Amino acid sequence: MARKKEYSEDEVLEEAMQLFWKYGYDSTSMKMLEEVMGINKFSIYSSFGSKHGLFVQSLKRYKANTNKLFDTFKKATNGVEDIKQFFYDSVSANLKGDSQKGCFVTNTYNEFSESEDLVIKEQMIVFFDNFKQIIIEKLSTDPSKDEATIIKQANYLMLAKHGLAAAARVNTTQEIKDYIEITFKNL
Amino acid sequence: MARKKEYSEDEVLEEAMQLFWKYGYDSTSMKMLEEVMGINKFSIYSSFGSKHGLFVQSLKRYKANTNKLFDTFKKATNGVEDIKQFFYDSVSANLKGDSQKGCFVTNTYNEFSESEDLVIKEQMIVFFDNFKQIIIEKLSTDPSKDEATIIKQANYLMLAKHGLAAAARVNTTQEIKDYIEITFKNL
DNA sequence: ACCCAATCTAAACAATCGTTTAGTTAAATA
DNA sequence: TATTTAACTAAACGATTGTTTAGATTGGGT
Repeated sequence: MARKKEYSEDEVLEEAMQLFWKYGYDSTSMKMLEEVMGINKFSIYSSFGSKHGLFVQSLKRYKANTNKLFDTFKKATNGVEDIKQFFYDSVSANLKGDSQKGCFVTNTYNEFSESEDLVIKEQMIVFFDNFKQIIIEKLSTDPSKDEATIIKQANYLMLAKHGLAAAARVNTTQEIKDYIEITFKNL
Repeated sequence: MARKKEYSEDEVLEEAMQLFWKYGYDSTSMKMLEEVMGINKFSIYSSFGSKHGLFVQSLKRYKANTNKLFDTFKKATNGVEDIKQFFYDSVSANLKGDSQKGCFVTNTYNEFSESEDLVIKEQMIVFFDNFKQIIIEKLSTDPSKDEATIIKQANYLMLAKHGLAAAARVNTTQEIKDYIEITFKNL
């Protein structure tokens, strides 16, 4: 064996994720990453392969973090009310920390919408399909909704999530709360 | 006097706007702009000053184009129904052309949310404040709504517009239509 | 026909991008 | 303790970024 790493890959990845989350992929330079991660370019490449690889792993880390949220969301048994609660939980999770960075996945989704980066686009598709599937299941617990209604309302909520993500970047907590309340009045 | 320009500034600005609209500011390079505008870098700089200047003028052009939409929106007299109609009109306006580019202002808003570019941020603020003001006026024509309700609903619709803009980039016309219908269900 | 001034082409600018490479340092094993 | 091997520092890589400059070309006015 040989020399030990002087940093924790887990810790520096967290810092990288925070930076990507705030500024997006393009606007985050290797120089900035070096600073917040506290390690050299060489170390970044040896640990994560490339800037692109680091971004992908940051996305996966974010998704892993939100998986806890997802799990309690899935296990709940109050139908539509669970979705509403999940919206609230997402907001307060994303409001942690100093700045209002919104939702990392939605930010990435916006940045890469016209890109041809299939690796990242695939991640987006999986994430949103996952989310939509759960929403459909929750809506389906209401026997008064037929299939057509469920699909419409699911599409509605998917887009509402985009509005919510935009809100989380600029609006006040009260405004966000108002938005969620009205959103679910329409169901 | 001397030599004449071989291009129309109006026409090349239109092409630039379309490109910025599709790819955003950062991902659009001078090289790409040269190609779609059909003129040399030198000509771009002599006509528009800089890449940043060209972007700002593209934004202004977009806003000028949507001003027609805004005018009929303002002049209408059906309250909330006008807002709904404006949502529909915005979507079909942005669906013109080949690709789904969404709303140029919202795209820019997303890209620059963590930026310190005050020139562009100012443009965003003016645009959205303008929009919000009209929405408030429209909502105020309903005597059954009190002021608190109006503000809540205005905030709601502002964020709904963000969802709509996201939708315009990927969703089908039917999905967008469903979204708008549900959005206005209880207003 | 000449001259002036503005527009063109095309090359070069410095700065930054992400990435790689050479050389030094340090820790674990034998 | 000597050797080995991986992690470190730091410089340089070629490519591309937005921007500028030098020189050829064109057209209108005296």
